[in-house]
Amino acid sequence: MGVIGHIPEREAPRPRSASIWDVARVAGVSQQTVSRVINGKDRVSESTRAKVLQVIDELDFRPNRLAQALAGGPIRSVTVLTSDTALYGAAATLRGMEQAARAAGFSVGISVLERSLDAAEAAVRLNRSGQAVMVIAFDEAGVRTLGALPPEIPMTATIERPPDDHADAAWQVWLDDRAAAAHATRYLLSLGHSTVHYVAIPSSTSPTAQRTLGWRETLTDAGRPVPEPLQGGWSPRSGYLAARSLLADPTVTAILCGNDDLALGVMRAAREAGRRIPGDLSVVGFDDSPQSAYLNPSLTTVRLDFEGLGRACFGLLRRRLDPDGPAAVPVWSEPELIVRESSGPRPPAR
Amino acid sequence: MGVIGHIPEREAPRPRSASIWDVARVAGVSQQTVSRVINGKDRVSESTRAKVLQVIDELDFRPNRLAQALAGGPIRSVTVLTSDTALYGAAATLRGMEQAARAAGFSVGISVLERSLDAAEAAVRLNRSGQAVMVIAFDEAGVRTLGALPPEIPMTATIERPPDDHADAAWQVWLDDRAAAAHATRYLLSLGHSTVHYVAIPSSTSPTAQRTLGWRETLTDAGRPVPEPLQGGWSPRSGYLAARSLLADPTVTAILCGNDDLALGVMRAAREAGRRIPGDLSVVGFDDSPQSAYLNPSLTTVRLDFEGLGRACFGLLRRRLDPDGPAAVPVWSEPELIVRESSGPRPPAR
DNA sequence: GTCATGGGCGTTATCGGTCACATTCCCGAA
DNA sequence: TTCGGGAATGTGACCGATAACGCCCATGAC
Repeated sequence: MGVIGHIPEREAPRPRSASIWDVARVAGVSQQTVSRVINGKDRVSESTRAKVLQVIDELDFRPNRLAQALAGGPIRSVTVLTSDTALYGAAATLRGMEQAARAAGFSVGISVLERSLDAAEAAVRLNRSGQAVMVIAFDEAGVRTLGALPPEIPMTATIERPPDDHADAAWQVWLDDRAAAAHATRYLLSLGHSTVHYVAIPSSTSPTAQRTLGWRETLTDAGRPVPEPLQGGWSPRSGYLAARSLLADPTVTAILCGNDDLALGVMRAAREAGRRIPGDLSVVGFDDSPQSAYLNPSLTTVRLDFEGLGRACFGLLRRRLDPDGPAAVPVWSEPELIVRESSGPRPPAR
Repeated sequence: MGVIGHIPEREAPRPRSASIWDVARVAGVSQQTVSRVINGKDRVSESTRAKVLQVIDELDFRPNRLAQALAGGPIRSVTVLTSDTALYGAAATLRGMEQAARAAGFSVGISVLERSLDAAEAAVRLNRSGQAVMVIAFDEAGVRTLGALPPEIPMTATIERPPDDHADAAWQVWLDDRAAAAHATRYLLSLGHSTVHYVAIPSSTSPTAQRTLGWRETLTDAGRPVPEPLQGGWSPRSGYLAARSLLADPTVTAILCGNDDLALGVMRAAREAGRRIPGDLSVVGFDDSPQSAYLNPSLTTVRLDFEGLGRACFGLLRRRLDPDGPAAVPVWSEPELIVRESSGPRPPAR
């Protein structure tokens, strides 16, 4: 006692960066006006705006995303729900999404869907924290997530197969897998193969998976026998395993694969079975991964514009979040067959 | 006029999920007490805690991350800074990070470092929004980012090369690339090759890149000539280009590559040059990507535990954020040479 | 019996914004 | 001259949490 004005040892407050209030004070306006300038929604006089912008620059101010979101501002962050970032298709799609989102000033989160994880839980994790969502729903986990997502949460998705329900379609994008598979199948038939076998990726919407469908239709239309498609996984290993049983049949001369990794496994199995590619067997992949051109033999495959798809998905999301915003028309290129070494004419019957 | 009580057409307030206040009201306590229960820091009587927990469960309440962060709560989100999610090493590391982070209840963001993007800017994007950071600094962009990151922002990193400065090392993890490269080189020498050529990945810290170093040391120690390492990129294509010049020299019988994609390109170039693998030329890769076992020939490579590294990096981050927290000792496995078909004895001199 | 101690819990400020609703100013029309 | 009305700007509540602080009460030592 008697000691007046004792100053407690208090840590120096960590240096906080400028807030909207600092800007307002320095510029001699209210924080609301600063907010107006930032968001550009309301009208502010030209002179005030200039002044505020100048101070913002001087103070190196940038609005705190958290506070904005908390206060109910416009959504500026997306979480991508995907199941496996190691797969080429998903990785490339993610890259396209991230690229577009960042360009638009969005921050992007990522959350991996695991088998063990209830899809609904994934949605809940988003935690109403003012986040939008993009789902990469090429596989079953993705599709299930799509179904479990509460309708009020703003979302778009990349999917494998066009939805039956037209209403949903508005917020989903897809590549024309069906036409692509049909194209690849026709190509193989044109080489003289009597039919084409198919090693499928796990289908998100079997048995009507688009790639399977395109393949089947083409064979049917051409009056060829339609062999039972083999169910593969995503990895080279599963392609390898699937092909081993398939190759027991010597009449198999052409195999279409659901992705390039499967094709890689198939080609290895073929080698081990003593089949030469493309001499005895033609193999066609799907996706045109970066490696496919350098494989031995290099892989004939269907190039898909996953990055473009990802960008488009984000474009759609923006429109959903802000219908009046700039209507950037999402553009992505059509699937394209890239012919390389792994496919060739049907071997002469012996 | 005369119209009293006109009720404006107002949208139904969007259904908000329970807040800490709702819980408090129902449980008959103050929100601060609820906060205490959530965070478990302060003491609350057992009966009160039970009551609150019950209400939390009933109302399906979960704390709003945004609000927590804004209010200065503990950090519960990380942003991963990486340069290319399509590369196997980075993708696998990211997966490990995401996995560990999610298990710990953290949300994970991702931000891709692009060439055009100033690394410092990347840091600023984090925007003091209560985010921690993990940097995947295998390449130059990553290392530059590391340097540009303000010291006050909590961060850990996976790096290629142990830092000179011991102080920094505390928050960084790395694989023993040097020993791994040495091992692979020794292996090739043991097969009888007179020396080993090296196609390098872009080095984040050349000329002392660890893989290069391990390779060079081994050759020097063995008294073998040390050829000039070839600078490659990350892609199969760059391996292909690098190898084309290298293969002009017929004395080259063993090539070590900085990653599996480079090796893929090298193998193709070798084929085109009429060199048989492993008959005329041995090729060893790095990383053990999922494809490497299925290539033709399958690739001898060094398996690196990127996922474990990613998990360890997150473990380190947690300790940095909360030194008193559970000290999970990060564990990841040592590099391991996987011998496959692409390497063999030195061809007899002709 | 008094007082120091510490556990349990409520009150209030604060984080950095946004939104709905005033308020002020200025101009033209009645 | 007065009043309506739109443009420009300010005010206060609020978003959903955490942190500092203070109050109340039970306990035990002197």
